[in-house]
Amino acid sequence: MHHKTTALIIDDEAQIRKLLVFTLEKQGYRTLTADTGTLGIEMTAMHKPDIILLDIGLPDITGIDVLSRIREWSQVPVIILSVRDREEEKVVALDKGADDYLTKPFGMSELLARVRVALRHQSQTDTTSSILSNGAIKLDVASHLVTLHGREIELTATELHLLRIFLQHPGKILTHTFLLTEVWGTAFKEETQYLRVYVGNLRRKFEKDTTRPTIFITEPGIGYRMLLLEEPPIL
Amino acid sequence: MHHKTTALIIDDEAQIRKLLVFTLEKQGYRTLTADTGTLGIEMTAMHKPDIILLDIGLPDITGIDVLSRIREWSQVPVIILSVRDREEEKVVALDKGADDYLTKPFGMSELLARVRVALRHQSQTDTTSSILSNGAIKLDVASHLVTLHGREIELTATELHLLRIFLQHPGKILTHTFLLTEVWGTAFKEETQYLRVYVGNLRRKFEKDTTRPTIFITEPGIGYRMLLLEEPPIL
DNA sequence: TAGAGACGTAAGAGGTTCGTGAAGCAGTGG
DNA sequence: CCACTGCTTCACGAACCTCTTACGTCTCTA
Repeated sequence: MHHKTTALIIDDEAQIRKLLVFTLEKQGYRTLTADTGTLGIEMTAMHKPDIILLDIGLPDITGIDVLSRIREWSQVPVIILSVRDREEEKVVALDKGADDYLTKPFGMSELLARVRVALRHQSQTDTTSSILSNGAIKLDVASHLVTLHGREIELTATELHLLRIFLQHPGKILTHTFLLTEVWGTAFKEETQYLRVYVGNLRRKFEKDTTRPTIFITEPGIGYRMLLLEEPPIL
Repeated sequence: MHHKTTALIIDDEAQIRKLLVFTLEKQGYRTLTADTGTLGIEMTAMHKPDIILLDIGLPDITGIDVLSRIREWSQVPVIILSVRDREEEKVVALDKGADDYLTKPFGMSELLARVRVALRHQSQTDTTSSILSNGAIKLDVASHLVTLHGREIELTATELHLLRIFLQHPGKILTHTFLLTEVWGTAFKEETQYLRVYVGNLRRKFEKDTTRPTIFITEPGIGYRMLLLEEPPIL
């Protein structure tokens, strides 16, 4: 993957947006901005930012609603920004899934520190170590490079995503619903046909005999499982 | 198996400690207290609390030092409490591994909300897959894997579902109606023949001698029962 | 010991789920 | 505008599971 860490700023005040964009980009983050809640939700779905800075007072829908909508399908860290210092509002926001809550005016260095904390939590949650492997199959997450016995395998974006999910849970049975929500999003959790096609693709590229799979096992009525594989002999 | 969530309060002011203990215990947390940094570090090692509330101004060593020492070996969530609102100090604390930073005076409901946020992060990090077990039979609910004496047993979706119900009520007599309702739904509560077939399947896969079952016992006219089994010897 | 009711087991029909090849469709770059 | 790639959708045979039926066994009671 290595793209820059991307921050989405959802705030209706142009001044604040500018300040945040300037500050974050100076630190090397990529930034996206949205001036309404609806747009913010769309951009979250579209661009999958690594962190969201969300103003609670928006023109169309409240920041809390934006947060709730996003939390239906994403665990991206969200830091709430607010002009009001109302404790009750803080509690609601934090319990709705916000990761932090900052009251304006706040210092930029504190904001950056809290962004780092949120991203740190996230990276602990993601098992995003730079190389995932299971036996002879290795995936370098940063460079998108996949190898089988050291030979490179060409994968499309979706195949790669699916493989990554399997590699993050080696040996475990992953349900249809789980795989579909992880790779395609919660709206696709019924589309088991996608899995048939893409697990098929992975088998075609990794299995010796696709008719009798030894890596990607079907668990009928439940889901699929990537077996724990032997480490290849070190030559 | 569920022990209460334990909070360790490291603060030298008795008043604050009392207030925090009172508030947290009212919410159902277990609390521990330490009035010096050194003691706090010891208690962290000894009692492995689930979260730490750490005052930054301590008599012996600074809260930052306490944090650094703890972070050498533990990822327990730490929320810093401080009387000072110095931004620079916040940044240092957060970058040293603190999960949040609250400036006194703060509201108790905000504190509790931030404790919940910290614990939520932690529970996402832990990959504690819940395991149901009875003797040598183990079911990892998340990964749907079943083992008997460590060897994996292949189960169909229905068999798995039925086994889960048994494991959730070990040793208890479960009526036909109850089992049928749980696994097949209330519309099937008369279909006791299903149970004969599927309990038979489980016996075939788990019992040594299916003609004299020692695990899945028939309670004639009532239902079935999964006996409490001996823990397997630790080798 | 006979009979009735409940239970266990085997086997097959039927239906659901799977795998796979191929056809639409959308986006990209020449 | 066309060729190319990859995602989605469709169609159909194969594989598998669930449900059903049939029948034998066990247990309790008279």
